[in-house]
Amino acid sequence: MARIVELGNAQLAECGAGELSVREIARGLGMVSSAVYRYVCSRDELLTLLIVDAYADLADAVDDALAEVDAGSEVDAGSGTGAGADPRARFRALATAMVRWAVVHPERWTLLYGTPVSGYDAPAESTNADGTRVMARMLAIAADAGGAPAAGERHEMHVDPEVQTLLEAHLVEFGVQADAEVGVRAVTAWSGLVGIISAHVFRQLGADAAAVGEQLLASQVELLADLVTGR
Amino acid sequence: MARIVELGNAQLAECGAGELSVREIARGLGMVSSAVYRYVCSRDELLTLLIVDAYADLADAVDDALAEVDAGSEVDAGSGTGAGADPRARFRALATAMVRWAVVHPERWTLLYGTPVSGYDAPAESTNADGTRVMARMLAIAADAGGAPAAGERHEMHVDPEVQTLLEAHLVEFGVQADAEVGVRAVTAWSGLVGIISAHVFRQLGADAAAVGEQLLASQVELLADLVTGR
DNA sequence: CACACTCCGAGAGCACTGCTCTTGACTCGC
DNA sequence: GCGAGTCAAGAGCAGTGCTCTCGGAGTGTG
Repeated sequence: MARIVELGNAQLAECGAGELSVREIARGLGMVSSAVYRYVCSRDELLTLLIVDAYADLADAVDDALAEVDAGSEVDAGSGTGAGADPRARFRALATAMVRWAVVHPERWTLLYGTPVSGYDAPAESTNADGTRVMARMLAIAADAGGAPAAGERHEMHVDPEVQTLLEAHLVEFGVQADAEVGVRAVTAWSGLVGIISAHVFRQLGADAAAVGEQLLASQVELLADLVTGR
Repeated sequence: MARIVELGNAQLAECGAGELSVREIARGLGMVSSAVYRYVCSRDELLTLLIVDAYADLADAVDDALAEVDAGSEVDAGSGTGAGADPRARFRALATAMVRWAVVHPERWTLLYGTPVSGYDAPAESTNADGTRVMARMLAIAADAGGAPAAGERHEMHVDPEVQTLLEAHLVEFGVQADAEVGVRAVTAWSGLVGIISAHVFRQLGADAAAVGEQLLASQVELLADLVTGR
């Protein structure tokens, strides 16, 4: 079972989700294809397994990065208050951890944030738990930063009332205290972050942009940090 | 030939790119599968055809929307200067046109900005021309807006020198006059726009978020407009 | 008119896929 | 010892992309 996921990830890394084949996995296991169906009842279920595995792996990487930056700020400041690093540094850590993970595991990133594979829709009930972990952490960062974003001078925002109630419901679901405006800024920054990483992984900005991708991403992350922290 | 693309789009609309089958298209044409290979030499080439078709269609839709908003501002202002609408309105028009197109043609959007299909990488030489049309228009909008973004009070930006030269080269390639900072803001807004639309089309924010997706997208577009116009 | 040449589609076939069903071997508890 | 349960093998079905050959149309040329 664990070996199936392991082989699946290996095959994912060198082919891509569309080429993932249970027969090939069976060959890797030294069995015939039908035997694999003892353990996983369809190719879609195998994909689901790999998806939750990838979600968990990504979330672990992000958690590690956040723990590290928090620990670092503790040492630097010597305060020992447990408040951790400032929101901008935390967002930067989260974002760069995601970028790094995506660059190391492009096919798994594709599996999570690319096209839902060929008519297969991920069963929300089994992927949501791990799939929302890192987004929840980002919401917390945004809530932490977004108290009162220098109200007077900023462009006023109109949040649709329906969106507002929905966002506020989700904010309490994730256990963060913030108003809807922080929520829409966080969601936008989240989608933007996924977007710039996908653009990089999928090389949608051209081959030469990919060459300097790391530096370009750094600048873009700063802009998104502006968005999250209320500029 | 044109019928092949037509049937391909139809099949795309109801199945998705992964399920696109030249045999099925042959059935729609009333021929046997091998006959299709007279006109298109592989499934990948068929995909490429559909991709450039989709790029052109999207770009046309955006062009129409921009022409309309410019014409509207002419009538309203009665100035007849030919300057068109202000950058924020133009960006809004571009973004909502993209959103609308993506919602109407989710599978084609997926083809363009989702996962590159299963080991197939789009041949840049044939897709670039149409693929960059709408991004070029957005760069022009950003350049138009981004003269001097109230320098004193804003967070200073560090653009990597390598990124700077590359961006500036691309800016002149697209015929817009702007510095690298405008470029990185535009690229970020572009990737962000693609990201929020993909999040919506792929329903990555959950089923209930999809229900109020249109209003949520409107708020997000405003935030990205801030980014493009230098807040 | 007859020949040749090109274009188009049919059909068979290869290697591959996901998936199902049946059959047989092995192990464990009673 | 002997059922019961677990596991894998093997055959097979329907589907895929793609290649090859062959046989009819149409068309131009001597």
